[in-house]
Amino acid sequence: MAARIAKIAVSAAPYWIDKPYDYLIPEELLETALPGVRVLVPFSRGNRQSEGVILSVSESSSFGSDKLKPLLRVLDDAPVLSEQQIRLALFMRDRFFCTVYDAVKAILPAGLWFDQQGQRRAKDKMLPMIRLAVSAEEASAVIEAKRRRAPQQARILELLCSFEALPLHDVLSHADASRPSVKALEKQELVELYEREVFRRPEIYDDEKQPLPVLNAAQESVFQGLQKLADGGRAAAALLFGVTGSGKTSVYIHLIERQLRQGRSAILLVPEIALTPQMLQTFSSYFGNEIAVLHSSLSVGERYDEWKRIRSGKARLVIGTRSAVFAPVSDLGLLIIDEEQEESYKSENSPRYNTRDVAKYLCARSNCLLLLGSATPDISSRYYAETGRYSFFSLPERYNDMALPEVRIVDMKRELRRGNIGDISLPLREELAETMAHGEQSILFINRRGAHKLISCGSCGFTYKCPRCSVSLTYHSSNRRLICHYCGYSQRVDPLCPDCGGELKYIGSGTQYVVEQLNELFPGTGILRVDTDTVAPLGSHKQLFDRFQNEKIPIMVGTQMVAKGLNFDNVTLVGVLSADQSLYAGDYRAGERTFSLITQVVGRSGRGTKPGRAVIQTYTPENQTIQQAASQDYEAFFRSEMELRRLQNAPPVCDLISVTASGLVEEQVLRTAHYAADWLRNATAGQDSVSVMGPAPLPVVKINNRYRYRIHIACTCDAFMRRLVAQLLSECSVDKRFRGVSVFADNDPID
DNA sequence: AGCACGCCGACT
DNA sequence: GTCGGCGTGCTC
Repeated sequence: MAARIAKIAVSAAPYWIDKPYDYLIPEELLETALPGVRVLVPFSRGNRQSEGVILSVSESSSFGSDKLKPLLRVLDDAPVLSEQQIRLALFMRDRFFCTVYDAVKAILPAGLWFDQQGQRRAKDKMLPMIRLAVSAEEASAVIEAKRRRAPQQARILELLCSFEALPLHDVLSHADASRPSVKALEKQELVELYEREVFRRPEIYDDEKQPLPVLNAAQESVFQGLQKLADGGRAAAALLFGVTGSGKTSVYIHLIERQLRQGRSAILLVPEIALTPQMLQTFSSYFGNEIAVLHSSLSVGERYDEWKRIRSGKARLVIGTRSAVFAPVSDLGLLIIDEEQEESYKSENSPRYNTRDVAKYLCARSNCLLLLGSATPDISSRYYAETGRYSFFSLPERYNDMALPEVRIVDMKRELRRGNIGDISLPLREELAETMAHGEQSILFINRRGAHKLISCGSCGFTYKCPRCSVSLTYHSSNRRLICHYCGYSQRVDPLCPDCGGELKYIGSGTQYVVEQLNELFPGTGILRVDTDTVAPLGSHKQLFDRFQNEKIPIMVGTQMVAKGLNFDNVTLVGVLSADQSLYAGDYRAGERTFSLITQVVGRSGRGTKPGRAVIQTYTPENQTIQQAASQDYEAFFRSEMELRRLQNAPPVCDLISVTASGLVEEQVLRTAHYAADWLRNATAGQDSVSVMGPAPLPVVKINNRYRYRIHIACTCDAFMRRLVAQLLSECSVDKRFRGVSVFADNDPID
């Protein structure tokens, strides 16, 4: 008898009733209704239409086959999911507490949906741009002539003289000009309009590939070791520890090249911030057209095109951010996660997957090597390398024997006692002066979350709060409005304090304030500010960084953005203004985050031929993490952090699962959370290895009017625990006492 | 009787 | 989550 029943993951099924549903395959669809195709099915009492995906096809149903409904329509000509991807979706449901269909949506590119349902295909993300059509000299020559009769045109030209090319939209708003003046300039052939892809693919040098980079002895031996694992034909995982500048990338390139030559595919995952055009340029010079790039800034169409190139086998090296782990490669031979400790590898919304777990699953399935690379590995990864779960390789030396920067820790308490209440300590001030005297450059890093502008009342202290979230509103100069960082709520600023009628003060952002102090200390010195305010009008930091490099601006001040990945030859001094900021807040990962951040910042110094120096300012100079970061001693940090984790019973000593309740009524949310905690304590009573903590409010308790309370479970996240949590989620959703409160779980959450 | 509203519960 | 079923209770 022919197969007639399809097991289908249905989109309309919420988590607690999600399971494969059986549907009859009508005679005329027998040919096309195959595993991996999406279908339309009737669901629930009203038989409303729902999308679904066929997981398998069989001849019998354990459900009464007389009660089966027939599926309505097949949406794909051919399967969009491979057998392996179907298994991956099922794995994700079990591991990440999401529905199978949620997992499918994460696995498939968004473009697939737009395309198939005959809706409007997402347009390519082209950005209207404007640039000078003449040289800057010629342009500046006409500015003065235009100043009186065409001031808008003059301002536009002025802007373009210093920036060469800019998004049209930003030029209009910044020069306070209108479109006709641009048209006029265009007609005079002074400027030209064109379009640019927001995220450019690198130039492809297809026929002139570079020879592979030459490996030094240390790199060669690491490469040989890893290559042996990759060739072993068995699933393997390895951690490659390599300080910044030790040349991990060259090892990656050699490993990838081997896989491609053997006809297999490779995936290289990088954190969002690391996927720069320069980085892609490097890889394309070795692998040319064989690269496909997957990145969240690609338009839906571009992503879809890259997805198709991968699936057809035209591109066998995938470079991308976390979702690129789902790239439909065939015959995966190597999966690399670079800077594997980065938190951007964890998805924050459903499915709350952890890229590393998905990668492990895939590598286990395709018997290939998973390579985790980092200068400051995740404590858990380093621990697994120690216990033998991962092989361990290291590249301890900086390439070309560049010396690590000389680091000075400055006690800010002492600075206070000396009467220095500013953000720049005396030692840092001296170092800055000396650096400038040598014609070299400095980067100052502000480790401050929410380095945004606030507004408060000078007389009563009133501040604007978001009506929907438990946070203050921040001021954005671009549109002169107050905006909530979490829900997007925005409002106008009142002329006077709405509470007492007093005068409202603008509390400058951290960066702005620091720049002011620097201006007082070093009058007339060029200072470049890099934060959301200065970057937003340009669209990316690249232009600011280019100016910093080309114009040799003495000091750059910035937030997180300046911390990662960029090399400036002439930078010999790096200052961390507030090393403590991230240390005493947040979850058990705070120390790890701080260590990684400081290490990265310090690594910015002395990338060229000149030796570098770093100054770390802190109120707790005795703090071990800060001292270890200062001496770039990862191993010492790992040892002491492990001791701490053992004491705290935190990962990797155990696993962590969180259960979060959220809803509009705080009391209901709290009641649900307490019920869940009690339920869990009850269900795991007598198991010493499980401890249930909380409920506790999240750091920001209310977002978009929804209150959020969380329970943490320290346990071994085995099948038993996962089943228990799944059961709890169903229980809370079904229980009418908890109506209006939603509950979800997260395996290995980050706060 | 006729219908608006709210709660319940099932989903192949 | 979503929708139909069915009870309650109000109105003509």
